Amino acid sequence: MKKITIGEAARQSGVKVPTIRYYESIGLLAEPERSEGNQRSYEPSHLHRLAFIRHARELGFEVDAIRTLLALQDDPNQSCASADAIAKARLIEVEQRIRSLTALKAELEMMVEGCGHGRVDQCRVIEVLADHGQCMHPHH
Amino acid sequence: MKKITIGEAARQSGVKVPTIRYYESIGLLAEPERSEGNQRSYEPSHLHRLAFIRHARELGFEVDAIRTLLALQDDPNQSCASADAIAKARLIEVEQRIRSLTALKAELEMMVEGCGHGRVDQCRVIEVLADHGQCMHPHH
DNA sequence: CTACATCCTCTAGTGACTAGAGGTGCAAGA
DNA sequence: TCTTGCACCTCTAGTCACTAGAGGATGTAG
Repeated sequence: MKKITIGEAARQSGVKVPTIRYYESIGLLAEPERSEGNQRSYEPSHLHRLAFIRHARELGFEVDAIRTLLALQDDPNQSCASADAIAKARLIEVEQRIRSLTALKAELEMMVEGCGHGRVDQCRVIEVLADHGQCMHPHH
Repeated sequence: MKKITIGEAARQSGVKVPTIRYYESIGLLAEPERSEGNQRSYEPSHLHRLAFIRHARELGFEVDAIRTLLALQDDPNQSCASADAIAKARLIEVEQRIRSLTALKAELEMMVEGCGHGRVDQCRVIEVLADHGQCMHPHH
């Protein structure tokens, strides 16, 4: 058995030590066995779990969604419709967010370009903020 | 004088009532006068401020940045270099975020497309999550 | 044996709100 | 005048996904 400490698990998974403990506390990661001195002792299965969680978090899935995805992973006979739905929902969110950020980008660019680098009373940044009517993009 | 209640201010500014009180509590919005019955009584200047804050928040500026921008607005003689810098920093953030989300979008699309809508053990969504090596995009 | 890193638990803080409890003010209709 | 009912008040606590720090125990290298 190649049991490892929480620090080593953190190093190998890229998830920080307090975050690993946090995942355990919210029931996302199973409680590992403990050493004689009460220190957590992780097995490879925990590392796989951590990698899964980390990747899902990087993709922006919420903890609740990850909980569902993990449950699905544990039951390979199940239909993957739920996993599909979760991923699709996340995709729609991401697309929405990109659209909205692209509109923001355009508005910010206009503000920054319009700034004459002079005094505040001619500054387009402040002006546009103060008067939303000057914003061309109906992003909000 | 056209003083208005907090509810009316909320309606006109699009900022929710508790949020207005929150902005006051953190010193972003000046404390308004009170009626005899201790109710907040807002003037047009407060509404302009709220509109400014709301627009800035929609553009993703943090409260601290907004504090700075508001201070600049109050002092029109000042150089607008700070406002310019804040907007530019935000623009860079937004561009970064768009790039990162675009990479995520590609990965999510591959996951969703690859899903055969069958059982979990053939599901690409779960598979890709479990094995980051299958992810083509070096977004993280 | 002694440093010293790493581990433990627990509490509290982050940002920007949001929700709820428990109470007061105010305007309109009966 | 009373009452209905909404809007307002303050205060505390909850949200999400962590992060920071206190105060102490354990494990390991020299």
